[in-house]
Amino acid sequence: MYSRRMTTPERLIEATRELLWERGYVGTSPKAVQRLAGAGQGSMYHHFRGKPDLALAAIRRTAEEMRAAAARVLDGDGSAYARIEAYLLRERDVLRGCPVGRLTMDPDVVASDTLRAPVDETLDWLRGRLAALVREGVEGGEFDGALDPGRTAATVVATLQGGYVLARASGSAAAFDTAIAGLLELLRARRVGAATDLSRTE
Amino acid sequence: MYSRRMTTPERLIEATRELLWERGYVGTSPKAVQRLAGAGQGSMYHHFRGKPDLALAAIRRTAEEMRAAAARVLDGDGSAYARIEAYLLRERDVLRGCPVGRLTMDPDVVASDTLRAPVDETLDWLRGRLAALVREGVEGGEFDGALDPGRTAATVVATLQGGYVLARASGSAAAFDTAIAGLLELLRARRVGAATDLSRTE
DNA sequence: GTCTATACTAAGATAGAC
DNA sequence: GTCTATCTTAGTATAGAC
Repeated sequence: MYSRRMTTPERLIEATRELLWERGYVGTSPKAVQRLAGAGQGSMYHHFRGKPDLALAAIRRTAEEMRAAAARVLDGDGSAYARIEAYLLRERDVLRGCPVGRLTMDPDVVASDTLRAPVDETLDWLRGRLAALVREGVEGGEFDGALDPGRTAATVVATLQGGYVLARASGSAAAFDTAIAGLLELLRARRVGAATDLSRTE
Repeated sequence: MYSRRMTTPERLIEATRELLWERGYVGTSPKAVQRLAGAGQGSMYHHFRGKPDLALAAIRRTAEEMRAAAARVLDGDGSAYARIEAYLLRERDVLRGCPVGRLTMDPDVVASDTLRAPVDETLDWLRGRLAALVREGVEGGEFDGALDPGRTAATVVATLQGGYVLARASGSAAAFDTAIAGLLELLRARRVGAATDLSRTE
């Protein structure tokens, strides 16, 4: 239960964020949200029109936080490769999955353009940001000129999202780490002057 | 509604498979299954102990079919790269997602070792099969010797699974195709004698 | 703003007739 | 094997008092 020092709408949004991450949209009931938020039925319907409205507020906030967290790493110091690596290797609660990506498996989210929009925008933003970084690396002579920024960025985001799938299937973060390590090896081989025989170096 | 020429348990399993794919475990109710299968309440509980029991039968069958379909391509003709490419580019109903992978986003499936087992085994099998193929390519001199089979295989499966996430987020199969294309470019660059400047060649 | 009452449908299952 | 009846709890609200 969330601190009473948050306003009721705040607590409702935070509770919804947590439940959406854990159980998805379909698996999250208004009743469960109210319980976790410590708010009554009437209170929830006073501040939000209903489940979709509340979920939209929660999804928007989660999406925004994810973008901010990614930007902190991707806009950091170091070479293009180093920043991509830092992003992929940063601390994650792997077994919980991605709070944004998981929503794409929710039929009701995908069926609603409104609920899907923040999800789409966030993954698209990430893809764009990574593509710009790869392009920077190519133009700066760090990556080989044949590396396609847009396609490479899509592959990076997909591997990340799929890594969560593998981890959750096996019940262990190891599969995620392995997939990411494999991707990084493939990327390192595209650095100019890369000795492929050294690509085993972790 | 399924043909009456199938037995009732058959129709129940097929209906469950379809609904699990579409709406996940949490979003699939016994009532909806019965409606789609054209079977009564009592009928369903006569043949299956309940929702988890029926879901297990459905998941097992879906997992088996997925393995068989993958094996048909991966055990085919051609070089290691060619077979991996054929598998990644084969016809898919991208926007529906992977009927096995999507289950990892289902809290009740992940919470049950029994329901999770077929999912885990299938993705693990796929990873192993791809790893063997990469190893074959390395040992046959097709791929560069520094390419790690296990890690590469994990990356391939993850990119595939994540490709579905991107496609469903954007409502279009294009993002999936782009991610796969990016992965194939990265893989092609590891073929022995690969001219990276030609790696743009699709 | 928050609470309680009320409503109606669905989820998930058991019992027993046929 | 299948059907109908019944049960209990949850889902998703609306109405109106406080």
